[in-house]
This record gives sequence, structure tokens and C-alpha cells, in this order.
Amino acid sequence: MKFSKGQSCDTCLLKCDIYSTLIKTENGMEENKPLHAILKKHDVICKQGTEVTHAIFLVKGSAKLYIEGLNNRNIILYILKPPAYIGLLSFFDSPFYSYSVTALEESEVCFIELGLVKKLYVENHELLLSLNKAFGKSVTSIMKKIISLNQKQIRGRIAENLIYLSELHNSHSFHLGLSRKEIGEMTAISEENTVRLLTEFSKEKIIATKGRNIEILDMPLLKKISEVG
Amino acid sequence: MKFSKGQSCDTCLLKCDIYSTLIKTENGMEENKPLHAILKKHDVICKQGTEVTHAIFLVKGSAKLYIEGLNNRNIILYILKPPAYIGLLSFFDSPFYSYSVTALEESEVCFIELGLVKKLYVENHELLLSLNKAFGKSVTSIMKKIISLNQKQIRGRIAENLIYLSELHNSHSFHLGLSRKEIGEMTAISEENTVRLLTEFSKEKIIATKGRNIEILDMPLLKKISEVG
DNA sequence: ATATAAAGTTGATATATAACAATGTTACAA
DNA sequence: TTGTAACATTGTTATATATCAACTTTATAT
Repeated sequence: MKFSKGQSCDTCLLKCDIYSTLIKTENGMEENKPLHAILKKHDVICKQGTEVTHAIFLVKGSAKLYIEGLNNRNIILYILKPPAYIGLLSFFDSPFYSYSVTALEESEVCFIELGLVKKLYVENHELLLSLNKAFGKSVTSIMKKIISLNQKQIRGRIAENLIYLSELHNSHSFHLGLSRKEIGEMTAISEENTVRLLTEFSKEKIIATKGRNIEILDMPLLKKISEVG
Repeated sequence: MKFSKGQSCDTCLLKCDIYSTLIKTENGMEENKPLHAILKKHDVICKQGTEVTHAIFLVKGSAKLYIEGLNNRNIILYILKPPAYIGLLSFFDSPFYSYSVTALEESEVCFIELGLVKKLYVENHELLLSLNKAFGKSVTSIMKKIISLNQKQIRGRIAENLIYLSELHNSHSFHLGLSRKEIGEMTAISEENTVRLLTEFSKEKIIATKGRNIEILDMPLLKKISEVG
């Protein structure tokens, strides 16, 4: 992880809610410059169990948000793409992260001191409301995940996940930033069965795979498989 | 569900955050009297998929919060006891509930118009912060639940659930407000296996059961079983 | 008090999925 | 360029857990 404090928000293309609040209020931009960091693949952005000290904003790249469970097994809840708040779910409540986030590729994030964020949203409820909104979205997706993991069987889970990834990439044809093992961690399926199911779907001409490149050939069927469970 | 609008917050013993905000600000108490309701067992308090129109506050009794999944199967996430916000998780984000809540016994709730709550927390961030805090707590507990349901096996899940219920009742000996089927819905275990495990634990002198009364005899062992998975 | 439904129980069987093992393939560093 | 580690694949076996079926007990309503 490479930090730099020179970077100015003025040149940032994303303009997060925190930034817009900062310039709206009389809090100077200069003394509150966020910490900018460039991350390599596999770099840990935040770690389950550690203290929440900054709001983190994903500016570039992508990351996986996951809970570290028993026996070194992870469950990936979702993939983050910019613009996304990372500290979000742990933000208001506990001082400790209840999950971890690591970069899936070369990425960039901003660290904004929690003290500043808190100060800002006491002065400005717009910010708190917008943070809340993003927060709520995550909850809805987590509910869906719980149903999926517990009530669908592996074929349905993989199908659902492929649809999710396709929507994330906005295309029926995309490059997985994820290993088979990680696909397994998103669906709570063993690595071996993940592989088996992907080749099964290939044989059935529902998808086409070439290494980590995936193309969805029969989306309606995939949706059906996902819905049946 | 029996409604009454006569009830005044002044006589309420709980004094929720919304009430304290209401009297702190110049919003009159009289014109903003909440809708008070008395519920019977099994009464639905809010229903997954329906519009969120009120903040709901549980004043008396208890309720189960659950997601309605596939094939009429539910997953109970947790039990609510007063004081508790019910609309919470769906509050900020979506206009629709992502879960359902029903009363487990004769209970009382307050319905506070969402418009009023929103107006209040724009005027008063203290309220928003306190709602947020409660919100965050739920998220943490849901994370735990995901791990439990996906990475522990049924013995560990039942053990964990018995500990949870014991803590909820603040006693090693308590009356379940839940059927065996509902215990199964809390742990994602079939009703039959739920029964089997409870009798198993009884035979092993870890618990003692008499109908829906449960006494935990060996808490350390139960904790061990829960941790091992 | 009796009927009927809901809840609880127990055993036998089926099955989805993980775990194990072995091997092939690709990426990457010395 | 070769060696090493991470990733991917395939077949076999083991097992946890659901499902099915039959039965008992307890509530609830007439």
C-alpha cells in the first residue's frame, strides 16, 4: 500500500459525498486533505476485528468484502466497485470492523479521518442521509445473500452468482477478477464443486469459459436455474 | 391488531429516542401523537415486500424478525424485545421492507409516521445518530448469523442458539416463546432434526427440557459445542 | 366432553455436497 | 530456462442433513 497526501480532491473525478460536504461547509479543504493510497492486488484495505479509524472510499479498481469465518474460511458478501464507501457497515455502530476488504486488482482508495466525517455530519445531515442510503442498500443485498446461501442448492447459487457478476461488469462477457476458490467463497461452495459446476454449465452451453473469461450464452436459462434454487 | 390513538407518550415507560427528540424540539406532542397498537400472538407487525410508511417501536412483548425465503421457508434472524426499533433495517434505504416481523406473544407497538421521523432527524442529528447506532448493531449480529448458518454444523448451531436465547432471557432457565419448528427456522435446521438435537442434549445432561421450558445445565460445554462448530 | 388441528417425536431412507486424492496447467521467480 | 508454487480439474468416497412416513401428545374449538 503506497500512501500519498499530496493528491487533491479537486482533481478527483468521483466527488464523493464527503468532498461535496467539505466544500459546502466552511471546513477548509487544505487542512483536511484525505490520505490517498494506491493498492496492489491482494492488499488488505480493512481487516475484520481491527479498529475503525477512517472512512474509506474506493476510487479506482475493485475489492472484495468478506467475513472471515471458522477454520480460515471466508464468505465473500459482494464485490465493491467505485464509487463505494468501504467502512460503511461498521461505520456508525461498533469501533471494530465486522468484515474485511481486500483489493482484487490495482486499486485506489481515500482514507478520511473518522473525526472529520463525524464533525461533518453533525453539521450537515445531508451527508449522514446519503451515507445511510448506501448503508441500507448493503443490508438489502445481504438479506438476499442469506436466502441464497441457505435455501438454494449449489447449481442455483452458482447461476445466481454468474448473473450477479454479469450485472457488475455490465456485460454478458467478462473477465473474472476472481479465482475458482473465490467464486466458491461467494457462493459457499467447495472449490472442487465450483469447478465442476462451471464445466457442467459449459457443456450445457449455458456459458462459455476460457480461463477466467466467462461469457453467458443463455441468460434466460441461467435465470431459471437461479430462481428454481 | 387493535389500534388506539388516545395513548400518550407521557405515560409510556420506555421513552424512545423519537419521543425525547419530539419534546426537545418545538414540534408539539399533541398533533404528533403516535398510533399505539396492541397485538396478539402471530399478528404481523410488518410484512416483507410491503411499503415502509411508519417507524415502528416495540414497547411491550416480543417479536421475531425473519426473512421469507423460498418455498415458504423462513429464516428468523433474531428476536426483538423492547425497547426496539422494528422498521430499522429498511428505514433509510428502500421504501419496502426486506423482512417481516410478527409478534410472539401479546405485544404492544407504536407507529410513528415516517414523515415525522424524517422531519425530526433533519432538525436533530442526535436522533439520526442513535438510530444509526441501533442499525449498526443489527448488522454486526447478522454477520455472525451468516457465519453460523454456513460454517457450523447443526449441533453447533443449536448450541449457539440456546446460548442466544438464554442471554435474551437473562437466565439459564427460560420458557421458549417458540415452537421447535421456529427454533429450526432460527438455525436453518429441519424441524425433525431440531427435536432430535434437543433430546440428544437432554440425554447428555447439557440441558433439561419440559415442553417449551428449557434449562441449561452445562453452559461451558454448550459454549464449547457452539465454538467448535 | 369430544373432535380436530397443531405440535412434537422417532426411525428409516435418500441425497446433496464436502472431503480426499491424484494429476494437469499456468504463472512467475531465480 | 528451469523450478516452484498457485491455480484448476476430475474421479471416488464419506457424511451431514433433509425428507418421508407413521405415530403420540398437547392444545383449541365446538
